Amino acid sequence: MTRRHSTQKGMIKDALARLDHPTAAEVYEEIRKIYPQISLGTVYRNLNLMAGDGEILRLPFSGAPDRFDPNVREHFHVMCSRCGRIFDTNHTIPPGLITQIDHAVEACTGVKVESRVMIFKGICAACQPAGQT
Amino acid sequence: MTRRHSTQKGMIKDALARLDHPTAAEVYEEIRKIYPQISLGTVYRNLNLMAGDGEILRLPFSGAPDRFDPNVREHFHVMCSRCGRIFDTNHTIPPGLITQIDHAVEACTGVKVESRVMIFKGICAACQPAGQT
DNA sequence: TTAAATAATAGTAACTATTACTATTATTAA
DNA sequence: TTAATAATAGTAATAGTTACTATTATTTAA
Repeated sequence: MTRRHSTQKGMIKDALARLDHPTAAEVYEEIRKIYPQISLGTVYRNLNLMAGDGEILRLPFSGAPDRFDPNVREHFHVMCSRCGRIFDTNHTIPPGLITQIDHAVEACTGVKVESRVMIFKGICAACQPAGQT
Repeated sequence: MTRRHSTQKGMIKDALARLDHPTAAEVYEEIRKIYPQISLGTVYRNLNLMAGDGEILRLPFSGAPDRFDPNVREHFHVMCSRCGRIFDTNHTIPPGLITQIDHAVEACTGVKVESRVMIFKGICAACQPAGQT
């Protein structure tokens, strides 16, 4: 099961870089503009392979399709509950905070934490009522 | 649209208390043992109503059905990636840590955080290789 | 440089989780 | 006690995703 190159795989990577946390369907539609015969199954299969290989992240959202992120550096996601836009956190989140939470979780559950999904919800700057930011 | 009582609703609450973070399907099967004519739609509708009213929590898991939790106190969830069991954190998680993370997220994204989904993954005590806990 | 081995593809069918629809039943407030 | 209507069972429909299959493309090695 050694990996092989394919044109489609390259297009999927490019689409991920161009789009902002797209769903599989959004990647599919983007590629269809220039390569209409691509199959949705191909998009899913490649996204799953890449996610399995740790090349990209698969982000779960309750009651909505999963989204994909080519940025695999440790960071978190924030969704505006008004407009639905997804924001990335950056390097300014102190890694120590995460370590502290991991430890607290381990202390009270006995589970050795290996990873975490943290998705924050709130109102983004653009959606805040005027004069309240 | 005022809420009315129903036998089914009571059974769903009981099942939630008895089971451990069940899926809608698990609630349905549990109730079917004693009330075979219950409908899966009824289970979903009531779980959604309760979640909407803040009476219970709906927990999203990537690539798996949502789970429901009658405990609405602020706490987090830890899933053992070996056995799949879900653990609750308890009151020993310092709330200050969460506030600090919220602030850090707000500082770098401009999003006023209102809620967060945090699901941790790791290996639970029972699944740890012997003599390593 | 071909040829054999097989990974990847397009297209479609199937599946799982969830919601929507509808005729009927049950609850509730007057 | 009955009228108004929320809730139900049963079923159909939907959305997201995966599985299947015959064909095509990539790769490795002769």
